[in-house]
Amino acid sequence: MEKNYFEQVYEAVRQVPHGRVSTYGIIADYLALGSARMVGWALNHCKPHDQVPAHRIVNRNGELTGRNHWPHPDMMAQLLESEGVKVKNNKVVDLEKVLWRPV
DNA sequence: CACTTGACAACAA
DNA sequence: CTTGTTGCCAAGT
Repeated sequence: MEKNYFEQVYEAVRQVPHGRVSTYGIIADYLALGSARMVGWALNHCKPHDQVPAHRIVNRNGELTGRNHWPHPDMMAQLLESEGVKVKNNKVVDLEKVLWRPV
């Protein structure tokens, strides 16, 4: 069963452990299917039904670029902090400490 | 089929 | 900080 690109991205994103974050480039590299744009594009289509921790996906600099697309812009940062990921000025603090990569 | 858009990455200036 | 370029590839128009 070949899944849509969204679902492939979702699977990769779901592998990000709690309290960690990942980047579009990492997800794209993990999938080895497309590019970082595809990840953002897929996450843009993500719905609550998909149960995808999109708040754990930040750009390469650790900035919460996607928060503008959330129901409430502060929700993304709030969720991250709730998981132990500190966010400051729309960026992840200690990014390298929480940055997760596929094994 | 052609063109545009997009939650990007990476680099240059 | 901004602006520009190139690469990437699916979906929408």
